[in-house]
Amino acid sequence: MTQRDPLDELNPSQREAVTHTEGPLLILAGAGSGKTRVITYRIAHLIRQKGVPPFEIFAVTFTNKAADEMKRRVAELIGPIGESVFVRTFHSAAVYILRRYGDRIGVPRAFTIYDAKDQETLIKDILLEMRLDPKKIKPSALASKISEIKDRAEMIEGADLSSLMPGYPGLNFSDLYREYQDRLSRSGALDFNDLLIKTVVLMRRSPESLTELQRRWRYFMIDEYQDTNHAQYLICKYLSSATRNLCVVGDDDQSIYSWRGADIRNILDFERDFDETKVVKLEENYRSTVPILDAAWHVIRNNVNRKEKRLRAVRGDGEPLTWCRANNEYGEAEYVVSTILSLKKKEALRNRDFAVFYRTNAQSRVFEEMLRRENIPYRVVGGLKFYDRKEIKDILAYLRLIANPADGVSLLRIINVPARGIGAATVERLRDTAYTAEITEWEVIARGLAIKGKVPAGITSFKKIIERGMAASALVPETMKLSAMVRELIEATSYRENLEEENSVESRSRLENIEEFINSVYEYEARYPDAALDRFLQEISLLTSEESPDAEGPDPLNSITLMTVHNAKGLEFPVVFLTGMEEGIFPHFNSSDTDAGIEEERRLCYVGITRAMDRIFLTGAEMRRSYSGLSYKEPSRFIAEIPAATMDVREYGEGGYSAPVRDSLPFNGPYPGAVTSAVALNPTGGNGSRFRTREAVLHPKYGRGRILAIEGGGDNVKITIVFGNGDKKTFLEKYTPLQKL
DNA sequence: TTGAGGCTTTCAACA
DNA sequence: AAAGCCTCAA
Repeated sequence: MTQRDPLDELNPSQREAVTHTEGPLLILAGAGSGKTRVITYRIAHLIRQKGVPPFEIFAVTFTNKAADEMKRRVAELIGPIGESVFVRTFHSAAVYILRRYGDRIGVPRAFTIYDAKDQETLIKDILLEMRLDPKKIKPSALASKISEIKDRAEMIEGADLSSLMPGYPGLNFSDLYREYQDRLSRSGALDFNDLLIKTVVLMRRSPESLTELQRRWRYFMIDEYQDTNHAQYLICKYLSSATRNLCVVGDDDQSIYSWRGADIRNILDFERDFDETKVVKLEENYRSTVPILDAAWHVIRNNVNRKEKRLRAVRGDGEPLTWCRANNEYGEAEYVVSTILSLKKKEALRNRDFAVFYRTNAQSRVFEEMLRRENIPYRVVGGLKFYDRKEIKDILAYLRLIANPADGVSLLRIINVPARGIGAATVERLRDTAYTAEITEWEVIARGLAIKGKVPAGITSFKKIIERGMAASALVPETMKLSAMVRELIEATSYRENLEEENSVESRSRLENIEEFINSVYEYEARYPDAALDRFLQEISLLTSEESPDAEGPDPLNSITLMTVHNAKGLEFPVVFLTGMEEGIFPHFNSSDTDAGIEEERRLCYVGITRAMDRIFLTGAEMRRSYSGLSYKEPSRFIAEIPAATMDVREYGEGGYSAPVRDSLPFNGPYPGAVTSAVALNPTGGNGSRFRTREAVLHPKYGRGRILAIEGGGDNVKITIVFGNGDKKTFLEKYTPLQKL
């Protein structure tokens, strides 16, 4: 059988990276330099040419989705055997390791993973116990402080911890930290940082576990190495120390997660750290046209703290960049949408070819509104995860409590959901009882201990529900399927019945989400026939919104993509809109006071620009409304860093809200296509409202109704609606997502 | 003591 | 828009 050698499809440096299989290897891979291809080919090469069994290869990617994609591509090269390569994210690899060996360092097998929200709940709880006001000291700030400390090398290496503990007026941070860790451990829970830290601890305290792991994996590949933190660095180091076959891939210009503890020194010092490191640079860019790469370079070269390098464009010249400053955020969105419409008309582009990037999730709203108005399908990546929705979190809390009865955060979440007559006072006494007896809340309930002299009826029925769930889950997977158990539990809670009774637009959508959740359990079961509850819960808590059940909109292949620049890492699109290019937004206000902060924002901007294959539109607004009010915005400094001569500059002034529409023409640049599409857009009417009286509308919560009156103006348009049942209600237009019927 | 409804506040990026 | 806090009726 003759087959083309895959190596023929690579350039010399790519080939070098693929064939250098033994010993430490550092691949400095610029944006668009065929990095993923190198990694997949290298895995294929190890298996096919070097005879390495696939299960001996350990690869880390940034998201679970990227991991699946990598497996798929390897399988494409060498057949289904490629599926057995171990490809995961760091966090999911840590879960894998801790499930097997965690008990050796006191991590229970069915540990619960606390996400940022759970962390906050727990901290708020601790603050209340300490008689501190969570309104004065924000739990979210404390949670991120705790994460920040845990990410630091000093935390793991045990240097002077007290220096890390910040001062808060009226709060001893060390006490809080200790209590937080104590509560996690008593709840059998780990936060995201702990997943990594405990894995390091395991490798240090249990050499025999490390030896077993080293026997299992012999080749290691780490993608996005510039974004690893200290714990991740140590995991790489320990795992690879037996064979020294550690290959890391990264680009210091694309380091954008220092706020999550990423330490750029990991990549900068790699050569010094690992003896006899082979370094391969991939500097040929196959993705973007010359103007795009030029602009990206002109931005990133302003960073002092970087290795000097410049990508070579393999593709030729292309369209110039466009910089458009609109009057406000609505104008910006109109410009983006009208440009998409006109480009689609002119060229054979599909919706999936377009991406709109923004710095903060909150910016997506206006784009969504505009795309919906124009009936253009879109999908929002990131933002609220499916598993973050209230009804799903409730069901998950039940499941988590069943899998791990020590999980206090989950218990307190659902003890009275749906309402069963257990109020704040009862909960308070339950906790007192537990605290005094030094047992968990669940134990108090399970043992039927008296709360305020008797056992309240609500507590008894709660106990029955959980016990019914526990009994069912004990049968999983041998005699009962996971999905059947989940159904049984939902049945026991009467969660569905309660929503059915409510019978609102909102409750119907919640019911649909619960259906969708059950479907996702079926899917999981199909993939892992011996699916058990604890493992299912651990895996879904690591999923991103992209990987959640309903991430796919009406037709994912035919949708425009909306996402933050952070989420865009590793992706590419023919047409990119990099929006909100304003001082205070991008670079973000909170990063603007230090050089390091600005340099990271600049790298983020570089990442955004280099996602574009053929065209990029940079946009911004002159005025923008945020929660703090209306404010004037200077163009981002990054715009000034791109040579003006290489950009097509224009203004857009049609965007309608209260701000006065500027005198300038909608388009003062020579971009003919965009004008035609203005027809499709429907600027707001006289008082700034997009509605008229007597018009039929759909309210997300109250359903169909008819507009009775529109009062006020500017951003304070009030709309009064009569609903089908005769109810009259008034809403502020800016906060109410009314749909025309 | 509970639960519903209204008023206020909040938004930086993520596994 | 959504969550949290507060108030008030039952």
